[in-house]
Amino acid sequence: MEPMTETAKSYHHGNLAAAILERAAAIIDTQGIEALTLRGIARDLGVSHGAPNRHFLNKAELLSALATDGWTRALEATLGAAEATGSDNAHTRLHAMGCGFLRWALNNRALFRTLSHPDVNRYANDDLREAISSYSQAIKAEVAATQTEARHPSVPLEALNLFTNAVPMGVAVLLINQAEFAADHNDWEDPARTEDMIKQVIDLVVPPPASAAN
Amino acid sequence: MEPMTETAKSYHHGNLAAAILERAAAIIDTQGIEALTLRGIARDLGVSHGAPNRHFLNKAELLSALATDGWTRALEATLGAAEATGSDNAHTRLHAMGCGFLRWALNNRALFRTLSHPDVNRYANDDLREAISSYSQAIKAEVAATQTEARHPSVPLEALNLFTNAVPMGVAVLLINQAEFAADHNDWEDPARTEDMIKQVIDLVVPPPASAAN
DNA sequence: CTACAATGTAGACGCTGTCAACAAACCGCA
DNA sequence: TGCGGTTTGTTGACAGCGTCTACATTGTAG
Repeated sequence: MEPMTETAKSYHHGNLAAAILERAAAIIDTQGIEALTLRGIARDLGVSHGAPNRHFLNKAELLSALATDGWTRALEATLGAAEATGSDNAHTRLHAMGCGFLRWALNNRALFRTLSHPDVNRYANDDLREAISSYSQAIKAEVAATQTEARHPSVPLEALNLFTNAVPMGVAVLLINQAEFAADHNDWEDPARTEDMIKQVIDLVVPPPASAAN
Repeated sequence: MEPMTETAKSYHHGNLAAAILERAAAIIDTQGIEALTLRGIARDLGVSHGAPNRHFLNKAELLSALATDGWTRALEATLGAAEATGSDNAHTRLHAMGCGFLRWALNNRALFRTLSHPDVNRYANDDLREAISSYSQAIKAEVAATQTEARHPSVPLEALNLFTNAVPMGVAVLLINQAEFAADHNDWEDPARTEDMIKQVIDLVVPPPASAAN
């Protein structure tokens, strides 16, 4: 909201591109993507209305950059959760990944909203397409690994992969965009309760081998 | 695109509200929600730019009306699929409902895009909220019925319901908005292949009792 | 030190949603 | 039939938006 907090205002901002991305995420978080305007961001950052165009050719490019960041971080969080198990059991890993993705989405609503937004994907630039591709390939490899370890062996991999990706995606969409479906889950404040729910849902996707922790 | 096709143009359009909704759906279908403008619709229908405001207070109201229509039709398609089984087995019904919803979403992309759009839900009016509530209550009752028939009896109903709703929702989001996740499913044209995939995925959510038809 | 590139500014354009004032057509009622 | 009020559509205005162009300032490589 403030023009700048730390350094005194000079002609050059210093790192306007990063500031724009940060401010954009904050606006999407509190007011939604529809409320995002380049001029509004410029005002908030105390620069002229044309300044953002020096860093992003147009609004679609800004949203693509934001979504690219989102997929990259989502993949980090998801694979990070798999590594954190310290296990090489494919079921254990994939279970942790489902929980990890969902946890990340619920804690990074602005980025998730952007990355799941229909119009953002419609105008995706090459960077974004590549980030999506990296994500989906990484997940698919892990899904395939569970199948070779006897998870629904007779189901086509394509269908199993779609199912596996659909659950965290669908849950996040329902919880973040359609509050109605979280009506009974009225303890949003209680992180332990949220964590329980995440685990219960992901258990239905990837039954953990021996009710392992996390 | 044409001003009017049947009746010659007169001062009063006759049924402008319905024409606006229809045209809006067509635009969303081909160009996405972002490309939807009240003035553009008015131009396409051959009326003045202010005419739509007589029927919808603002753009958000138009989108709410469209989304309300979407949820209502989605519920009809979903429950209709359950009835069409002619069975009273809860598993059979819920399986058909999952397929029915997904089939509807893939065949009515404009309405699905609208009903799943974050900003549409943010500015939902009372009608829309009620339609969403009706939908979610109806589904939840069916989910509860499967649980009393031994579907994941030890899982909290809330989590089971979220999981069950998340799959068709997530699949539709992935297939409609993120073409990447349908990369290998390159036979979009072939409806039989699509139908197979729907069934394979829903089988993973509600195992049909004895591989029933439909 | 000086040219050049990068970055920010200022103004303009056409587009948008929305509002208010006005006009035409429909409808109930005599 | 004629008439008054309501509904529906038109027109013009306004501010805000994204984007473009010309210009100003700053950092930097030579």
